[in-house]
Amino acid sequence: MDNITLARLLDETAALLEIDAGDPFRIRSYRRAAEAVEQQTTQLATLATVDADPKALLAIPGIGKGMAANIRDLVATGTMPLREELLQRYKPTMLELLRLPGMGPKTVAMLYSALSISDIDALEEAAKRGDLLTLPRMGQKFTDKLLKGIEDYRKNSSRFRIDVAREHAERISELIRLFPGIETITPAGSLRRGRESVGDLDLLVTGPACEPDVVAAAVEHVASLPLIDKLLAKGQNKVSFTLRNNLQVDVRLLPRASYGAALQYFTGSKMHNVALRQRAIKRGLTLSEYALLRLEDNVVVASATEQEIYNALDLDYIPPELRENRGEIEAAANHTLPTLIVRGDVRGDLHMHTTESDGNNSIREMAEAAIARGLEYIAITDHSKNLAMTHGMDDERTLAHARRIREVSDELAREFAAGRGPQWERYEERLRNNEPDIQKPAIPFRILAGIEVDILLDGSLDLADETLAQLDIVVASVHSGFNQPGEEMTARMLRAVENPHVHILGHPTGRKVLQREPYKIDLAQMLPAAARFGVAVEHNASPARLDLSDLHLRLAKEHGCKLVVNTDAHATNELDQIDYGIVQLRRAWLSAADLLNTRPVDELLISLRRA
DNA sequence: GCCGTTTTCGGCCCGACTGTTTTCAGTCG
Repeated sequence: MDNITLARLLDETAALLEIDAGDPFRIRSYRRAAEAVEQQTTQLATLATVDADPKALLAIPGIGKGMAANIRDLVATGTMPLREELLQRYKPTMLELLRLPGMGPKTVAMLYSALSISDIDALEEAAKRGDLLTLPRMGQKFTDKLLKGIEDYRKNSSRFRIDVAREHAERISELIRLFPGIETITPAGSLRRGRESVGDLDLLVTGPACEPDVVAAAVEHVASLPLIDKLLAKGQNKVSFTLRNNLQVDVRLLPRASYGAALQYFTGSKMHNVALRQRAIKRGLTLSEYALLRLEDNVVVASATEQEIYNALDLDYIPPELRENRGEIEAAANHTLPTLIVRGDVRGDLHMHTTESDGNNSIREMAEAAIARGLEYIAITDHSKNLAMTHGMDDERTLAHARRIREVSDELAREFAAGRGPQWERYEERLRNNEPDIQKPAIPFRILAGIEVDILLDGSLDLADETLAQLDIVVASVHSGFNQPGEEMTARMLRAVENPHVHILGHPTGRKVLQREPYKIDLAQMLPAAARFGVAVEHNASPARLDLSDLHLRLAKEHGCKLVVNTDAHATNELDQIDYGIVQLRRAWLSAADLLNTRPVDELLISLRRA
């Protein structure tokens, strides 16, 4: 059992306890344990065996004697006594009800006891019949909102988020690669195109073991992977199966010679492929998943790489993220495709938290993690007082925190000048590892002192302007009042971005809302204001919030807004989420020039001060 | 259920907002 599954089971137990109206502090400790487990880099299953050191689990903060026993039970049996006991009393489908907007544990428990409702279908029926109106605190408005929520939930829930899909792709690939003679495994389909969510997973596999005369053994290997839940099909060179979470996986094993054609074909999109095949026919060629052929004599023109295929069609290579038939073929023909941003373009991350509010790591730890990832600067932007649950800061604490941030920044700069510290350590380590493109660090790493202020209902901020004026970076985000009508929400955010102290518009709405609520802010009204002040509109790269992407980004570009790839990291490892943001920016045809945090730090600071 | 102790049990992030109320419970971050 891996950490993710372990964490999910603990979190589900917490949710069941909540429905059961259990001790809130006990519930919290299950939640905390789930989070702690998820963030561990070593697999806990190896620490939970009988012969492992019993102290290893206890060393993890948030895990004590009881939780360690739970984890050992989960690893050994797949479940644990408390979970089983709760599942006797409640149905597992009730956990899904919690995902609907406005539905919390109390409501779920009441629906169950009053109307025996335990799943979404039953809830929908009851809502349509008007049965809910008989219950306390439930009126027509609530019912309407609920029905809308169910509709949105159904629309989204059959697809998997990109980060979830990618994780599974990596795990499956590792297992497939164990078979000798397999060299390359590439996820195709919408995952390769960087869509926010994917319907199923396409994995293309090649290597000597995939040549036609020997492929049968490799197919057997794939068909017997331990993580397969249901085997759907096993053909000559294709295996289809589902995982326990219902994600369907199609694995295709292909000879080297046709790998490029297959990759092109299975990456899609469908519309892109149709347009490409039409172009082939006009040139007397025909394109299939096996090769690009000349029509008259079936001679192979190209097939081993995608590059060859595009070039043979008189096109520049088109990056997968652009293959949506949105003009990329014309641009490739005219040599006008943009130079998309790459990971190395992003110099800094301007939104993250520390233990001062609800983060898990110190200022110094976040900085070192950023340095390890090749960044040149970060901004620490902890929560302000309106987010009391995160131990948000008032004006006084904000300024004290800013002083500490600058102290750590200066400390790093002194170490840098003295030829030691994390920047030099990373440089030397890369030299030792013979990594490509190593550059000697030229400027000291910089930590900017910032804040994530809350935008209140009327668009004012929850800290004083005099406080904000003393900070390097001010991120303004909405954390409450999501039910505001679109116009009022727009006006509220407009007022916030027009505050001259604000540099970045943070994630515009909270997580639970964003999971299903369409973006209801009038971007056309807001973005010009953002651009006028030289403010960056943040595309938040946290996977939970990826649904802002395409429209948001394209509009921002139209209005000349500079964008910022930020992670909103609450722990060092979350800085890796920058990759998801980059994929979204690539899909929106954005280049390094469209980003704020791709410039050297000095220039960045100058531009922010000017703003 | 965890933690940190005055080593045996008390404390454990809480304010804004909504829909329903006429004073507040539930949800959200």
